[in-house]
Amino acid sequence: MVSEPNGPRPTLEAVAARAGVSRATVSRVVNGGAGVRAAVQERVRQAVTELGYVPNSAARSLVTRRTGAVAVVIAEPETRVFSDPFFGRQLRGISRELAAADTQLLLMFVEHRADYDRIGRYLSAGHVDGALMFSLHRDDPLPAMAERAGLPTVYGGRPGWASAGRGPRPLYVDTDNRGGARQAVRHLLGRGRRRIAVITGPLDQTSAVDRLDGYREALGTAEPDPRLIADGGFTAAGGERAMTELLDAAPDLDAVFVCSDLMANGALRTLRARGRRVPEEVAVVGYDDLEPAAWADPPLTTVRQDVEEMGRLMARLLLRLLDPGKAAEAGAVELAPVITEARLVVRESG
Amino acid sequence: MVSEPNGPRPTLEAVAARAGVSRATVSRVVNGGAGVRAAVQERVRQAVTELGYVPNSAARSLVTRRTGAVAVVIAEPETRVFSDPFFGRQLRGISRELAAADTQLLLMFVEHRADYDRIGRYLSAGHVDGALMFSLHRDDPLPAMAERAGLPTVYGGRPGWASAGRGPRPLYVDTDNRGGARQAVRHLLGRGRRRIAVITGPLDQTSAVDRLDGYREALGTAEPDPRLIADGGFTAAGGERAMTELLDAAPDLDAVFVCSDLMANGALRTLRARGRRVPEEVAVVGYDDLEPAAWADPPLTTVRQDVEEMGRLMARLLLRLLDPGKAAEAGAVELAPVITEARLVVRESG
DNA sequence: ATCGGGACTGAGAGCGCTCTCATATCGTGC
DNA sequence: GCACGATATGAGAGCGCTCTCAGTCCCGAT
Repeated sequence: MVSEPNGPRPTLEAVAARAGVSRATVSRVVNGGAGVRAAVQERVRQAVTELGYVPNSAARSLVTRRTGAVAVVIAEPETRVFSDPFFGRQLRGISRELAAADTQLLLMFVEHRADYDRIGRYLSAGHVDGALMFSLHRDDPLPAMAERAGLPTVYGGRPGWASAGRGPRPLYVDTDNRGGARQAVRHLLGRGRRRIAVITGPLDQTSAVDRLDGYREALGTAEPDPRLIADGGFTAAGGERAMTELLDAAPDLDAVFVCSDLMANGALRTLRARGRRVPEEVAVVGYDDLEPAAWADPPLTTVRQDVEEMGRLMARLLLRLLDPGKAAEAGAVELAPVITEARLVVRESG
Repeated sequence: MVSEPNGPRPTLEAVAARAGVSRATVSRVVNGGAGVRAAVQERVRQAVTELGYVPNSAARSLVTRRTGAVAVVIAEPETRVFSDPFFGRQLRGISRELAAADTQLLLMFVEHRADYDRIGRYLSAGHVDGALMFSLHRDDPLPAMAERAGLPTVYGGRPGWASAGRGPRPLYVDTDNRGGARQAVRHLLGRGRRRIAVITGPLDQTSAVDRLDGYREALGTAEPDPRLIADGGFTAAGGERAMTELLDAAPDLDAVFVCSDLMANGALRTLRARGRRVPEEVAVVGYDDLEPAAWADPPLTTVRQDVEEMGRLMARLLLRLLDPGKAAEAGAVELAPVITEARLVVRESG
């Protein structure tokens, strides 16, 4: 069942024999055909299709030292990866861009401490040409591993050390989290809300911290009322819980800026359970503008970020890093961190 | 930036030299050490760690003809893949099982017709040892491609031709869709509902057809009132639309069996918009018991299937197919399709 | 006719590993 | 003390490809 139905796969040698040329020439044609007479190219191509020749990637990468594959590492607790469409969307963007460049996508989830070992080893083993890593938490050992292995890496979301000045300057794609949060809170202020709470993500991630900073900036105070701040951990259940805490600690709140749509859904559920009308009594603004925003009841005012495009940009950045030769090509990205725009989308919740 | 920081990676040769043995012996030790004296093994292992030796997978798979990687092919429109946690969950199960077997997971999405070519070529090129394919629609060309290439493949969801008698007998993992649907509808009947509608998935997928069949069986009629049947396409928006159609065509319905939780959420939204109280006026039962069931308002009565376990089983089946040697091992699955159990979970919606 | 040089093409040396087969080494039983 | 099988180890031949380097060929210039 595992055996080939048509005998062994044809090799370069076979194609060469059939086309009446040398292996080297076939190789040249297969790889673009530079410097081979058109007539000969034609003959070789003919032989290739007749024989159904497909290059053996193992042999090829043995000599080229390139695998044509990159790893996508997701080091996020299950709860978030699969309930929040965020990752899926980003993955889709990455997948599209990589497919266009004929590059394979190796997906790896990090769950346990033991996985770090396995994945670290894998990344160092030269199985992949580069890596894409997602929303790492503080002190994640993966970046150091990649660094040590000399593996070209692009991060999704600004890594914690990027601004700290220490360590190498990483390449990453992020949205303007701070700006987005500012827009959200200013909007609430503009609607006359005065007791605006915030449900944050886990504060060991820069995106969560940045959004909280944006909230602070919009309020114009570095030290907002701590009763108005709760951590929702970027999950729906967390949002629900955080909203409960907030209502208990600050019953007079008249708005809440929730740092992800998923958490906002949780918050809405709590508000409904507590009988607070949205937006009349409590205005709610989310963040992401993915499916959960559309499902929300009432439809969620939220901050849109083009998640798929972010994935695309990550992939493009990495591909560029892997093949500096393409630098001059049209549409080539610059080798620098990318910050994409965030834009408030006003709907009915706030 | 792409270069190794520590010079070239050490090879078997280097380890052999350091340990004072031959390449062959090192190879043996690295691959388990069968037939090598303990003392020598120790010496080799020592050299391996000292040098930080990692086998070159390209070289290895050049001779073994195995890549240690399998492809996971998802041929589903974006709308479903990323809004429904179903795939993510299954992927997680697959990923876990593969990681345990040190096998890599190559993720590929099929979106356009052109992708079929690319992926077909890829699968035939021997880059992967096997493939896992998801919920194919009728007439999908991928299975034939895999078959032609002699690529071991396991399907998620019973393929359409599996029961048709033609074609090879495929290996797949599916739940008891028909049984699950029967339980759901019987439950509604038991609660005194008499005008039970159904919102189906796309009927070119066996899972959708099977659930519809279960509905028919429970009702005890092969030809239910067509006004009570609508296709929701397995998406939230589709569920919303289908519910609208149903209410228009059969305003007297008193229950609806919705073939996925995601669609059920859509249906609930429509019901709320139309002012129908759930479950008092219309009872709603979903299918899947994933996140959307928990988010639903009111909490959804639904049919639970262990999606992650299904993913795990798929992976296990494929691994087994790839390595018949392991047949006798403990916990080894039998090489046959697996049907997992579906069980009704009663909550508040119906 | 001869030559320099550009354009093509082929020979051959590996890439790093596995695996077969031959060789070496070591007890045993007689 | 010797033959013998069993057990360990090494030598070497590839796996299929790329890439360098050395031709070969053909052209116009001399």
